[in-house]
Amino acid sequence: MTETKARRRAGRPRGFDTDAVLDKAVRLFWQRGYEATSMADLVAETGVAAASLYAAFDNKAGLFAAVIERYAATFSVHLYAPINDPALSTYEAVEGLLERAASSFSEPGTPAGCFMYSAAAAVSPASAAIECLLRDKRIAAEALLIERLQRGAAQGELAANTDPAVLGKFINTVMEGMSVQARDGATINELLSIATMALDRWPAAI
Amino acid sequence: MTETKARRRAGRPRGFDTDAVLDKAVRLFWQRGYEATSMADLVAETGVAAASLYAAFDNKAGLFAAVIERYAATFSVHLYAPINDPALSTYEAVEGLLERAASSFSEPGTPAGCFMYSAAAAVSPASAAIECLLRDKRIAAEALLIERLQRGAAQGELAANTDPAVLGKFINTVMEGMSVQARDGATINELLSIATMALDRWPAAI
DNA sequence: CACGATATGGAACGATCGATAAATAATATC
DNA sequence: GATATTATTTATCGATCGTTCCATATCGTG
Repeated sequence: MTETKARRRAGRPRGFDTDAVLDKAVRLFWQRGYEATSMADLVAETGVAAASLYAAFDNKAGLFAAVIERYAATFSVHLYAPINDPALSTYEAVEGLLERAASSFSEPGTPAGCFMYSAAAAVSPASAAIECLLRDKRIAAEALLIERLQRGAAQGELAANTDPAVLGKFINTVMEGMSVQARDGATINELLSIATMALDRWPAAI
Repeated sequence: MTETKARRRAGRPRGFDTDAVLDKAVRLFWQRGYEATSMADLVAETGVAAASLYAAFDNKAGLFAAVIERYAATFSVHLYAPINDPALSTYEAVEGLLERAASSFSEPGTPAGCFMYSAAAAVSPASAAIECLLRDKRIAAEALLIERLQRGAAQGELAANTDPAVLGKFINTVMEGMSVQARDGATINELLSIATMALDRWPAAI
């Protein structure tokens, strides 16, 4: 996250706010996916001319990469906050994660489900690199969850016979499924009841 | 499923096997999704000229609709067989369903995951009808699962405080998540351990 | 104020998209 | 075998795809 100040030489200043443009691009890619979102769509939605978008992000793939980071910095950070909260027990952390998934995946103001899961579910071979970008994010997020569970296991918060890697994969799988459910119109209450059932029979110690 | 024999009038016979063409089209749409699969791709893969495909299926959407039915008649039927097997207990039926999901989603000879979940996860507004076709299939499959659970509940196979609708949505959510996991490279053993953990939540009577 | 540097708006690029027209080939029926 | 009907081949359609060129606009610096 260290960013060299990029000492400006001169020239006309950028006429649009990068983050504001990315926010609008996030919505488009989130809703329609990578392939079904055209540069013309992005120009229409953001009000920024194509040449300016290319000057700022190189190409469509570069714009999408910036969109991924923007989504991660805004939505994902909030979703995964309980995992990084040292005040929460392991169970509370996972409970908070699933509750936030239920609410954010069904949030009326944004497209349903999770951007990371649906924005590039299936793409052409030419866009394989795009699919890989999101896959890496998904795998990294899962690894973060598993690490949290491993810390909990090390502190005796899980039953001795519990494999944190399997439990983490299970929790992550439920979240991914909840995203599909939300896309298909599941309400927040339905998602919460799914989360509750996943948390049922939590392998607590003792 | 009733099909009028479509009494042929005359004319040159079709030069290709419809099901064979659909099988190849299934693979393409399964792997790349609806938007990222072009008619040129389909022509190259099937060896059938574009005009012939249009004569047989009207347009790309019509071909995709036929592909959905072909997938349902081949892969989905096998996946959901345990649900319709009267010899199995409710638990065994769900267990069989998840086991088949684990193996078929990671089957080396086919694209990873489930066609129904990933072939049109996010599409353009112009293709909204396509997305709806698959969503209806997903919802119908979930309803089928819930009906099976309701029958089990009626026969006392579930704990009295269990809501079959919630349990069915949970099982279905895990399956949808398993599809994403398979897409991201999960092995059959990893998927099976996820399924096992989901079944650990099983609300048996007594 | 002049100059270099960067951003913008508008027009346009070649490629590919889904889809079709027209001519020809191959069958069933009479 | 003549005719009606359907399928195939080939070429091509207008629209849209991602991308770029070019002239102009607007800044920091000398």
